[in-house]
Amino acid sequence: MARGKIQIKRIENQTTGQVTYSKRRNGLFKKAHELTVLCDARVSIIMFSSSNKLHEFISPNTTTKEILDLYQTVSDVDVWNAHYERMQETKRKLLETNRNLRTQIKQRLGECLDEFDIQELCSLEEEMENTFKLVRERKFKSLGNQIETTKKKTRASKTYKKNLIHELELRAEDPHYGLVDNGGDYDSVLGYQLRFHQNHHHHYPNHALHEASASDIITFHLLE
Amino acid sequence: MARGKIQIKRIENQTTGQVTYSKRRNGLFKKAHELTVLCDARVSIIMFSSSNKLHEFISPNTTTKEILDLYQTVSDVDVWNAHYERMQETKRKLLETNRNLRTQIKQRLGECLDEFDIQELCSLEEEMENTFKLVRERKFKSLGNQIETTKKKTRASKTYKKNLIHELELRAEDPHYGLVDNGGDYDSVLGYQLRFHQNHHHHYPNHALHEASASDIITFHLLE
DNA sequence: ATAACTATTTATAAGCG
DNA sequence: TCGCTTATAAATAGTTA
Repeated sequence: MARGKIQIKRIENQTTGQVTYSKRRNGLFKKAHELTVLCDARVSIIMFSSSNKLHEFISPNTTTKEILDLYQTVSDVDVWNAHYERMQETKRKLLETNRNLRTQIKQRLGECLDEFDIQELCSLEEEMENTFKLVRERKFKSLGNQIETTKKKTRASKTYKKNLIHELELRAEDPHYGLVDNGGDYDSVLGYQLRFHQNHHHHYPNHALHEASASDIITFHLLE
Repeated sequence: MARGKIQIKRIENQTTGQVTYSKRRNGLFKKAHELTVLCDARVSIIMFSSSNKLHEFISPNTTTKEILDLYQTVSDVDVWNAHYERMQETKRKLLETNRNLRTQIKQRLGECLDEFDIQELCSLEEEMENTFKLVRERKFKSLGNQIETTKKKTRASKTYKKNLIHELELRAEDPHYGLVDNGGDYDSVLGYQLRFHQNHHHHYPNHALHEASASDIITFHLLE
C-alpha cells in the first residue's frame, strides 16, 4: 500500500478518477454538513463530474432555490436575467404571432377589409370562393355518405320484412304452424317486430315499406 | 490543549464559531479545488454564514452562472421564482391559443375539414358564402371608387382642354393677341402649352388650370 | 481577523473481497 | 460498482502571539 504524498494533479486513469471523485465528493459533502451544523450556516454545493453528472448538496432546513434566490439578491451576478429576458422575448413574439393570426381570421370573416387594395381583395375573393367550394364539396360528400348509409339500412330492413312476410305466408298455408302455439300469436309477434319501425301500428298492408325514403328511415331512427 | 473528539454540534460560543467557520470554510474550498483539479469536475459552492454573510467558491475555468444554468437545465428542482412559473404558464397558454387560431385559419382555407360534422360544415359554408359576398361587395365598391376618381380626373381634364381651346379661339379673333408673337397656329401653341405643363412652367393664362397639378396632367395624357 | 503550533481526529489512496 | 481495511496525509480545535 504505497501511500506517498498525494499529488494534486489531474488523475489520468479513468477508473481511479471515478473512485476518487466519488470518495472526495462524499468527503466534501460531509464537511459541508458539519459546517452547517457547527456554525449554523447554509451551504449549497452544485457540481458536475467530468462526464457532466450532476451532484448537489444542500444544508438541511433550506432549499437550493432559497439559496440561489438569496445569492441572486446579494451578489452582483444577475443569474436568471438572461433566461428571464429570453422568455420575455418569446412571449412578445408569441403575442405578435397571435395578433397576426387573429387579423387573418377577421379578414376571412369579412372584417377589417379596409386595409386591402384591389389586388388583395381579388385574391382574397378567389381564396374564399375556392374554400367555399371545398366546404360545399365536403358537405355534399358527407351528405352522400349519410344517404348511402341509410339506403343500406333501408335495404336491410326491406329484406328483413320480406322474409318475415314470407314466413307468415308459410305458416298460414301450413296448419301445423298455427297449432303449435295458440293462434293469436301471429299478431303479437308481428306487432312486436313492427313496433320497432313505427310506434302505433300493429299491421302493415303489403309492401307498405318498399318505397320508404331516406327521410322516412331517419324518422324511424328518431322514433326508435 | 484539550483536543478531544470533535462533536458535530452547534458551537454556542460566537467567537469560536466564527473561527471554526472561517477555518472550515477554507478547508471546504480547498477540498473543492482539489476535486476540481484531480477529477476535472466543476464545483460551485454558495454559502451563507449564520450572520448571512455570503461566501462562494467556483472552479477555475467556469462561472457560477454557467453552473447554475446547467443546473437548471438538468435538475428537476424548480429554482426559479413565481414570476418564472407565471411566465411559463403564460407561454403555454399563448402557444395553445396559437394552435387553435392556426386550426381555425386552416379550416377557413378548406383544410382539416374531416373533423367537421354536417352541421358544422353547413354553418362554415354559410359563413364562407357571407364573407365571400362581403369581399366581393368591398371589391366592387373599391373598383367603383376608383372609377369615380378617374372620371373626375377625366372631367377636369376635359374642362381644362375646353377652356384652353376657348382661349385660343379668343386669341384668334383678337388680332392683338396674334401680333404679339409671331402668328403660330393653334396646333403648335396647343402643343407648346401641354409640354409646358409637364415641365412645370411658370405662368398660366387661365384660372381654370390652377387646380390641376403636374401629375394630374400626366394622368390625363395617359387616360386620353 | 490571521498565523503558527501541535495533539488529535479525519480523510482518503490503495488494496482486498 | 461497492464496502472494508489500513497506513499515511490532511484537517482542525485549541492555544499562543
